[in-house]
Amino acid sequence: MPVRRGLLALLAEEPRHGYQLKSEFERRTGRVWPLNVGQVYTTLDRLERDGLVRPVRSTNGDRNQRTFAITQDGRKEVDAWLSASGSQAAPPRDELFVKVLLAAIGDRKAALRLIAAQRSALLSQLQGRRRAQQAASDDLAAELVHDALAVRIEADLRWLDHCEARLRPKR
Amino acid sequence: MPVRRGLLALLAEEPRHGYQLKSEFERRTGRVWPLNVGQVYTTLDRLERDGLVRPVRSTNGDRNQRTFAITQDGRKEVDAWLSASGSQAAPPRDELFVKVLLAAIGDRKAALRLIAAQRSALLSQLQGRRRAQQAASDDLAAELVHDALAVRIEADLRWLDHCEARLRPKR
DNA sequence: CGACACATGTAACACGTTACATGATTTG
DNA sequence: CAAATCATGTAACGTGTTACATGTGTCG
Repeated sequence: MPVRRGLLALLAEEPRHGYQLKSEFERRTGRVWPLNVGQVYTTLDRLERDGLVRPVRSTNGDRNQRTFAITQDGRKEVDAWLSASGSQAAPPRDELFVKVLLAAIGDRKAALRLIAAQRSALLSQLQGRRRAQQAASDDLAAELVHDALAVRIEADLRWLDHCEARLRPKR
Repeated sequence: MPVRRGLLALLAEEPRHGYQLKSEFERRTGRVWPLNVGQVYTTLDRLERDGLVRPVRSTNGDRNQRTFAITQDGRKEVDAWLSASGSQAAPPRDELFVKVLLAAIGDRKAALRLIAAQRSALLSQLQGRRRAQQAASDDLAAELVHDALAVRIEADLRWLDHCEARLRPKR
């Protein structure tokens, strides 16, 4: 529930209203994670239902803004989330993993073909990524996001190499 | 929708019934992805609704097994999925990324603290991972899964290093 | 004025997840 | 026989996603 918690983390900084949350969230995620505003409002409703945020009178004249502030419970949640380990040994519920694994334990030849195809796809993605990265060299958020993606693609490539080596007949 | 597609991929190999799908899926994912059987049946219903699978008479006496086979449309879907690029430039909708990014663009000091904490958590995860990996050295699936997780953790660590370097004041 | 950003919301849906209920078959 | 495995299903929920509707304020 990265959206829900992300919004809560933003509210831990200061009270905000829905539209602000959307803008801020998108700004900080380098504009690669467009958020439908509607989702923000429903998420806010759920957070309020769970007692993690509460509506407050907007300080400067409530035109038609519903401003929300985090509660104590909410702050506890955020702290717990932030100090929790990244994915805490959570297995990779990931498309690439499922694809390769299901094939690998089934038909080895098909698996090797699949791995080759995925590798070339990832390589071309990586190149496109590098170009986009240079273009956005003035935006810290975008830069970090692009780098995260690049690093992850490289990891996937390494994993594919390992799988291939492990599946090769000669052994 | 990795489960849905995973099950469909298994049916692309040969017709199976629900319980078989569950067992096979878990076996091939190294038993790190326990699947509630109920989910398999609801997923099968949705696949049937979408015309990607169809029920068939189980060849050897239908005791009370509902066997499903993949349809032509289903096969098309699987092929498209398997040949699609891993995450096709999809931005990382990931807990760690959200955590670090939201903090990084906000409070740099807090972000640096967060990064340090996450790094040590990931490092200890990595060590536990290595131990578990040796234990399961006879199970190909488990081995590949564990390796995937290790590689991914290393990638996250590298990304954290990069973020830290980028956020450090002296520059 | 018209377009665009700001601002709020509703409705519907897809997936994944868990809990729960039920029965047949095998095996110690 | 009792317990475990095999086998099928229902109900309910949470989150994320999209589409759609509505209205205000601002700026060229």
